[in-house]
Amino acid sequence: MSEYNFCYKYPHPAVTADCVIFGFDGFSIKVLLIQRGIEPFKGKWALPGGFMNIDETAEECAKRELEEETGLKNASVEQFYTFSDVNRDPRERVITVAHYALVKLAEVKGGDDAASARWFSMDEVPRLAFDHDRILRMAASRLKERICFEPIGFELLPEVFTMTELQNLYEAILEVKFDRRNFYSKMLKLGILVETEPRPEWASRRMPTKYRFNAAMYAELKQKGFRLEF
Amino acid sequence: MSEYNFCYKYPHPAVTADCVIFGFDGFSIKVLLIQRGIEPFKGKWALPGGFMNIDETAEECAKRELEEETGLKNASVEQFYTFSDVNRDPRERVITVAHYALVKLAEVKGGDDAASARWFSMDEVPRLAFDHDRILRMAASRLKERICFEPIGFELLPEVFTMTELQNLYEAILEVKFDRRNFYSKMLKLGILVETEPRPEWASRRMPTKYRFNAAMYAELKQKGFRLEF
DNA sequence: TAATTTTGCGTAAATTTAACGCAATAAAAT
DNA sequence: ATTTTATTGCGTTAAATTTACGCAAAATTA
Repeated sequence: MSEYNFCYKYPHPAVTADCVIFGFDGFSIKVLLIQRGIEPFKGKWALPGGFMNIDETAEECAKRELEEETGLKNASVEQFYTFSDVNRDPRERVITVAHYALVKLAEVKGGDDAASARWFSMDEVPRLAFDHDRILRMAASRLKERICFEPIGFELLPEVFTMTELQNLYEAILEVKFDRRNFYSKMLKLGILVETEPRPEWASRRMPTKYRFNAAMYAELKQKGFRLEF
Repeated sequence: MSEYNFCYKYPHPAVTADCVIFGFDGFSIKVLLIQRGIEPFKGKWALPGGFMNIDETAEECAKRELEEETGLKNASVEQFYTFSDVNRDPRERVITVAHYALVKLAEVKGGDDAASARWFSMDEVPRLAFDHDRILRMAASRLKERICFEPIGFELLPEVFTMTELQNLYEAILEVKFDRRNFYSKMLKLGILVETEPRPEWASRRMPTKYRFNAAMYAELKQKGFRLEF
C-alpha cells in the first residue's frame, strides 16, 4: 500500500508558514536564520518555518516551527504576505504565509530540520534557500513602514535603555540619521517613555538618563497609531 | 475507481482566493458581492472568489474568479491577509488569500457558481457566507489605513471630477468631515490634480472646476507615499 | 423676492518642524 | 599632566505647516 494516503478530487498545494525574526543588538538590526539539515537546499541558510498541520492556523504553525527549529518561544508573530509563485519549491506546489516578529536577542539553537540557527546582521545575510531572499526583503520594507506609524522598540530593546540606544534603533531600521536633540524632544513628547528614576542633581553628563516604556501609553499609541515624520 | 485521484503523504488544505472589490458612486462606498449558486451557503451573499488552480498564483486566481463570477475584468487586486482558521469551511480545511481592489463602478452580472452579483452600500451589506463578514471588515479597515499614505481616487472616480466629489470620497472612506477650504488647498498642494481646462472668466460659482489626475505625479506619490494628516 | 447653498479665494493665529548653540564633564589622545 | 574629542541635557529661533474662519458671487430653493 502506498504511503500517499491523503486524497482529493482536485490537486491541493502544500502550505507552509515562514518567519522573519528581527532583533537589535544596540547598533544594528539582526535577523534569525537556520541552516537547513535536509534536502532540498541542505546546508543552505533559510528562514525558520515549515509545513502547516491540518489542525492549526498559519500563525500557530509559524510559532511552532520557530520554536522547533530555533528554540525561540512565544514570539508574537504577525503575517505580512503570502507567497504563491508556482515554482517556489522544487518538491511540489507550496504556498507560504510569511510572518515577522520583533524580539529581544536571545540564545538560539538549531533543532528539528535545522542543523543550526544564528543571528545575522542584515548586511551579512548570505543567499538564502527557496525565495527567502525576496521574503526577507519584503519583511524589512514592511518593518520600515510600520515604524513610522506605531511604536516599536518595546519588543526589541531591553527593559531599560537610553535615548541614544532608541535613536540607534530607529536609525538602523530606517537607514537614516536624525538630529539627536530633535529626536530627543520628539520622543519625549509622545509620552511613551518614563525615566527609570529621578536623575540626581550631581549626575554627570556621561551617565545618561535611563528610560523604560510606559506600557499603557505604548499600547494606546500602538492601537490608534501616530505619525513619526522625521 | 475513486474520483479522488490527487494523493499526498500528508493532508493538504484547499486554497482559495477571495476578493473585496470597492467602488464609489459619488456619495458612498460600495462593495461587490455575489449570491452563491451552490452549496454550502447556497442563496447567501458572499465575496467573489474560489479555489486556486495548481498552476496559478493567488493573485491570478483572484482575478480569474472575479471575472467568472461577476464579469469584472482587469481589476488590479492586491492581497491583504490570509485567513487560515481551521473551520472556515464546512466541506474541508480551506485557507483563503484575501485580496482587495478599487474599481470604477461598472455593470456586473452573476456567472459560474454565482447566481447573481451586485453592488451593496457598506451599510446595507447582509450577513455573508463563511467568515466573509470578518474579511470585509478587515478590508475596510485596510482601505482606511491606505488612504492616508498613498493617493487613491484614480481607481474609484471617473476620469473627470470635482473637488467636492473627491472630498466626498475621502469622507466616505474615513467616516469623518473635513473643512472644505482646507481640503481644497491641501489637495492642490499635492500636485496630483490638473484642471481639465482653464476656467473661463465668466464661469459661475455653480460651475465647479473639473479636475483629472496627473498620472505621472500620481504614480510618483503612490510610489514614495505621503502623509495625509487631516 | 428673499433666504440658502455652493464655490473660489484669502488670511491670521496657533502649532509643529528643522537647524543649531552652549556648557559640563567623561573619556581618549598627546 | 594636559589637551582634545565625544557625549549629554537643555535650550532658542526662524521657517513651514496646520487650523479655523471670513467673504463675495452666483445659482438654487423657498
